[in-house]
Amino acid sequence: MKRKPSTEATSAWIRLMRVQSRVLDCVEQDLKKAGFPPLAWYDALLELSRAPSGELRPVELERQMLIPQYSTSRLIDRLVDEGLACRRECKIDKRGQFVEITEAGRELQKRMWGAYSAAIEKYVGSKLSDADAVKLSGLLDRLGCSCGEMKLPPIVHANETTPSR
Amino acid sequence: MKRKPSTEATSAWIRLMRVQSRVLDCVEQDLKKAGFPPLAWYDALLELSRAPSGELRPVELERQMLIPQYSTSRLIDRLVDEGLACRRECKIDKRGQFVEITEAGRELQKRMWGAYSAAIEKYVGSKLSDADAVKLSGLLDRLGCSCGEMKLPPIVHANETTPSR
DNA sequence: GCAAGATTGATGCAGATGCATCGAATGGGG
DNA sequence: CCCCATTCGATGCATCTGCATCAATCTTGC
Repeated sequence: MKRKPSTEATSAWIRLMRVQSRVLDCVEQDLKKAGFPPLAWYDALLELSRAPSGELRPVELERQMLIPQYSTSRLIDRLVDEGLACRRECKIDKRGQFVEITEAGRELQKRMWGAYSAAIEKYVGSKLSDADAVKLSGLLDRLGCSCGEMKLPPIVHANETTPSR
Repeated sequence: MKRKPSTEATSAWIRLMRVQSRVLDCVEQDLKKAGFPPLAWYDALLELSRAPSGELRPVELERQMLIPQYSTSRLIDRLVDEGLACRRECKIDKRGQFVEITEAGRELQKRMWGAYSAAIEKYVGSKLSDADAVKLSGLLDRLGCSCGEMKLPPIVHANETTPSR
């Protein structure tokens, strides 16, 4: 039952780790150079903007983003500090609250998407044919599911192309 | 010249990010539960153990591991504190030094490989056929090269199978 | 209706990271 | 030979993360 990892699996693992950290670095760097906040902010803003009335419970945001609870809590603090979101009381559960994206938040999200999508194109799109991108997605999906209980949110993560304006 | 990213590229990007962070989390968690230090320590110990006489210049370690200089510096501090490595003077360049792995370091590296390889098998090997692992590696490689100047070190990163003992 | 347990979100603290900068040493012109 | 640009490695500081824990509230079982 206890197999040793194939060299192929090990090599795939190593590449997965190295390539994503490298590519992520490049993308974050581009965004930062363009004067934008970290990608996590974008992710949060996007989730909020896609929510029914632009608001989510922190606990939902947390589950969407797959980050720890305290991390969500502090991310929200920062968004609120910057006026990108605001806290709203939650009448049906007084432990909780809602976080609502502001107009400034929506705007920033859209502006970031411009730089973000350009970076994705630069570091991913231009290196892979559509067909290969699909293959890659498929292979990755198989890894993703069920490390414990994985919940890949619906799929779309980015706006449709060119959302600003 | 300025294309918008294909949905395929975007979707591949999202999966790459989410899957690796998820899988990495799982692996790190397993290691931590087994009482081992973070993976970065393993990487450093492995690089050192594979070096000619078990020693490297910090700057080489830094380039192998693709982490920032100050990060290397502090990682070495911790390894030295734990007796896993020691600093040696560098006679040919007095700015620098050598870092040499100790016997304890080599041992830890081998013990970690046991847990590490098991985790890789659990989270990667068991989900992917060898053939698919090869395909995945190939696709990832295409992404890796030349975000700036990528240097994927030679390939092997892990010991040959079952190195401990 | 109530006590026990679970869930939500915040926070104090220790340790880690990013950034800028520093001092020391090297190496290359002129 | 000397100066200057560059490389090597360390570190002060602000920020960020992980962990444990807290108080408040909700839910469940009785």
